[in-house]
Amino acid sequence: MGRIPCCEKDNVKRGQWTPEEDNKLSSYIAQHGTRNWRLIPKNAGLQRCGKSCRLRWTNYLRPDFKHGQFSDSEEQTIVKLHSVFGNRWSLIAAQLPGRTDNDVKNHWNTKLKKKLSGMGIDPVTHKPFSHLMAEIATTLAPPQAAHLAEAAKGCFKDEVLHLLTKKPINFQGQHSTAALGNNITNYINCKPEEKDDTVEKI
DNA sequence: AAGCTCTTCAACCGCAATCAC
DNA sequence: TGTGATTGCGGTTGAAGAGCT
Repeated sequence: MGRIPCCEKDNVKRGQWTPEEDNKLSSYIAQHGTRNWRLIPKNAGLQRCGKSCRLRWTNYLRPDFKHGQFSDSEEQTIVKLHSVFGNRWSLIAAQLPGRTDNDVKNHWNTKLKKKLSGMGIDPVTHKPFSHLMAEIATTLAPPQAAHLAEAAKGCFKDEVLHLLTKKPINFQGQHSTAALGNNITNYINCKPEEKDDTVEKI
């Protein structure tokens, strides 16, 4: 038995869309709208599955789609929202007019994640690696902490290594952006000193 | 110039949520 | 209320191009 396929795989085309297919899909949707994706490829004369058509439309063809590079302010917004919502790409994309969840996800995975890591900030928790390493170091005996510091060489900045070889530091009084609560409006509108400096560093 | 590796991003897949009956 | 169909979402893949040796 198993799952019902979304379309007949045999006579369905896959891979890159051609300009001709784009035209067919765009003009069909311009005339009839986007109701019932399952019927759209059939009626538009496309050998594609409905799912593929929906994706092509939302991720590329729709009129308000914004082509081109992400601006600095868009990147800042993504980082802010990611610190609150995590990998809820559709939620994040909803705050960026013309951008799709796929767009945001790709940009995060290829650019922003590396950018944060390069700055010594953990892209998952949005805390500086130094904080995380220092937290770990508090649970280790000095020889183990020294070994960890050695292993961290080449990965993190001198600052981190310095922290690891010093006395444990209590970061309990500090908070991460993720701990700021679920309301993004509260986060965006809170006092500057209440935010961490992740976004500003970028 | 050729071959290899890395990066980017469009597209696919499977699951979950929602809708319609 | 239950069930099948449809839509939406997030993770993953793979082709194409860029950069390096």
